Amino acid sequence: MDKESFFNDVYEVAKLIPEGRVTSYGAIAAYLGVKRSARVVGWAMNGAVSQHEVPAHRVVNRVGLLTGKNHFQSPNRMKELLEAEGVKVEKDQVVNFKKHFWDPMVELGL
DNA sequence: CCCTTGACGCGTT
DNA sequence: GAACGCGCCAAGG
Repeated sequence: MDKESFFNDVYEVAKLIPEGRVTSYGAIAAYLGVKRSARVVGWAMNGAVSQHEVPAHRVVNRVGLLTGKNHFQSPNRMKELLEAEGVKVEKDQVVNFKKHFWDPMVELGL
């Protein structure tokens, strides 16, 4: 993998997130081997918004809070997209986050 | 080249 | 158990 693949890898993992499921920045970072760089994952997702192939709305922080909703086209866009996939969102927070949580480490089998 | 900011996470208080 | 602070990494000014 090239060094530039970091952002690309983040996109790849995000693309693998099934509908109705959500994951955290830290989980993706950990899967990529840079678990302490969760912030960088968030930065990568910033560019992912342009990549409409990447469901950035399925990526939230470790508590299930839609911290990045402010970076979308519309702050309400993220919530709508999630609810459209069956993910309940209340007060900018994913309901039953643990239940909808999709861990790449487990799901992808590391 | 140095300083500040930011879609995070974890340890301590 | 909630609130606060520190640490990590990259980008922008």
